[in-house]
Amino acid sequence: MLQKRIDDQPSISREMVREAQAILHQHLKRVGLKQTAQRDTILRTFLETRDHLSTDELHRLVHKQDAGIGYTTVYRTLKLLAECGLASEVAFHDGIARYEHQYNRRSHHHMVCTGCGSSVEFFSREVDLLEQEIGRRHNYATTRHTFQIYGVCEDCRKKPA
Amino acid sequence: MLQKRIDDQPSISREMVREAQAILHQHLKRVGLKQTAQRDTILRTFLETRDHLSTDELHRLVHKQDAGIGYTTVYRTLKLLAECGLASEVAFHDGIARYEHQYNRRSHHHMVCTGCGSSVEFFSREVDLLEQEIGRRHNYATTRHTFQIYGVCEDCRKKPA
DNA sequence: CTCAAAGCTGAATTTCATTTTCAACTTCCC
DNA sequence: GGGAAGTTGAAAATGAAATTCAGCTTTGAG
Repeated sequence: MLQKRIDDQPSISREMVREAQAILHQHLKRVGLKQTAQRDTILRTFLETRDHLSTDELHRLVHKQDAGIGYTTVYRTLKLLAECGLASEVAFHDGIARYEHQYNRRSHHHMVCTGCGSSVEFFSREVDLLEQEIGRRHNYATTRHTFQIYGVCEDCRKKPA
Repeated sequence: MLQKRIDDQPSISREMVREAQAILHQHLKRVGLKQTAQRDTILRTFLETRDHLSTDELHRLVHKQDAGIGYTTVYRTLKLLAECGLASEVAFHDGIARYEHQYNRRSHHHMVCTGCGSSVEFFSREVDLLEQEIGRRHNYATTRHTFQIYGVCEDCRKKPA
């Protein structure tokens, strides 16, 4: 599954990994949880990817690093990462929860091809402003939004129906 | 679950029901399916609601009209209605598929309270234009988009944490 | 450093919405 | 009217997400 991505960071530096780990550890301490080797491995593996990973996909990758880490732990750790802002859930509307890393990334959105499932990221300041404006108008304290565009990419349009 | 809705149509007239039924029947014929009493009952019940119904909720309502109609049929009919443009799926991100009627409704979006699940609809021409613009830029033939804002409504903010 | 309490782990199980199956029943069209 | 094509709904299957529980590990007090 292809994915074009316009990144703020060309790659994940050791420095970034360290910082992200610090954020996780701080969060763990704050809510009274413990840091473990598994959680660190999962975070590191997660940061090394550039995709929108499902729990299952991440589990497969983590499993290569340490075959002893189970699906359940990956599942739980992804929730933890989402809690402390290192990951965020992306709903692609195909029935599977996906996560992407959020560390140091600009607010962005996705356009998904309904043919092949590939996605393009795009940025739009307007959407962020709209969240604020609509929230103000209806007196909601907004926390986040989702915006996805669905369509058919160039390659899929060329293929025979 | 409260829901504020700014409607184009103050209520569902008999005329609208007839038209919607005609659309369904035409669609059925086109794809070689049959019209049945069940499908008509489900469509009528669906049109009479103003909510974002889950399959289960609609099934409960339909069941009152005709206790012989099962969950499966409601489920399948909702897909049919979505196919012919009478209904559309709304992903509120709570793990349940919801549908709303789409017949004669302006393009709109939802802001959902993460506290109580209530929602407000709003309109934004900008979002529609954005779909077109982004699609053009990345050479996608766009078909639709989803845009939801999540936040906490006034009432929920007043309640004790 | 030691040790118990508090947490964590992962395999297995449960949950729950959704989807499929299938035998009996309708609808459609000649 | 009658038979092919579709439909129905109870039940079973599916599959992702969530929970359980018996060990195992981390933490922090002493």
